[in-house]
Amino acid sequence: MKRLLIILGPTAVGKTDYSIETALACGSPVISCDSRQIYREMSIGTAVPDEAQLARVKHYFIRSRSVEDIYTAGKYEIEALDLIHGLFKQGHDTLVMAGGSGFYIDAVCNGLDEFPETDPELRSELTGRLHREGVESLRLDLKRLDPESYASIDIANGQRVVRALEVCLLTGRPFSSFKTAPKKKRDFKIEKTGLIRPREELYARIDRRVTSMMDAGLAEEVRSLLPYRHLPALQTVGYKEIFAWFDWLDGRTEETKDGPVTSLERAAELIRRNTRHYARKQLSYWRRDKDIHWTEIR
RNA sequence: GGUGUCAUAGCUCAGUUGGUAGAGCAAAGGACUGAAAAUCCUUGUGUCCCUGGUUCGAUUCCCGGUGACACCA
Repeated sequence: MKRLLIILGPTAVGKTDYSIETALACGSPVISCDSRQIYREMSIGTAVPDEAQLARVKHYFIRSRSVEDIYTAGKYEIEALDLIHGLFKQGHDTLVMAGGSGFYIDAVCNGLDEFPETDPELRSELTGRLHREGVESLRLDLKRLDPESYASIDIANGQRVVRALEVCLLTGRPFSSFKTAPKKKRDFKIEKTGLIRPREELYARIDRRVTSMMDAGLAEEVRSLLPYRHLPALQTVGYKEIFAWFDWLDGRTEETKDGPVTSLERAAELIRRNTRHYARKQLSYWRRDKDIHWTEIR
């Protein structure tokens, strides 16, 4: 049986080098599973593999999309499976997938249910309501249209309520009625390896990496993306903090929970902290997945 | 050297008219079906600087130490 080897782990743990070595050993390309490295306009802040690394082994889904495309886990599931099937057909027995986006990995392993295409207009209309009226108002609509979802989803989470409501309004069917399918079967074997390091060491690596991103000119990269800052792709650690600094330079001090970002060094501090938070959320996401073989890397 | 102020959570500090304490930040845990590096939820952290005194009881009041800061010499 064909085999998909998935290498995962928190940000900055050392997935890139590890996955290249593994891929070379298996004669496989690296199939990236990263919701931000997929965008071609972003590179410093997403820590994509550098030229030398990319030259060693073929990578897929690295800087292959524009931030202007709204990319999603659903699209990734379809495209990644197409690619995997194609590569198996070409004769590969083992393929290496690597990345830190747990939801995307789950989409490949277990599949998502089949929902209709999302409608960007309706999405932004509902998001607008969320900001103007607060969650409660949307919640009441959901309770009426889909009591089952109302009871089961996290109704404190505005994004989730918007999504559920969006599907209800778009299809005339309750969101919950789409969520009945069992896990999809894949016709290949999946092995997951989780890379891990002692927490302190991981945090030290994150701190060092943020410093080198700043040295590499992250602020300039972010400046060039100012026209796109409202897009989902730019709601990203390393970018949103520097946008906030630009706001302060422009005299705009919108109320945020971290206060105004009054210097680039302050932005860097926030990036370090938010990257630590991100790493923790990744670990929390994977902790419940009993199929992962955790390996401490040196 | 003298005088004064301060010493409480990892950090910045609040507080207890004497009944062993609480905010923010940091930190930790959790959720997750097309925004997922997003979004949302939960949780503590203590020789209250040390020695002695007064008191039923001291982190709180008093004596003395130690340290930090300020001012005066």
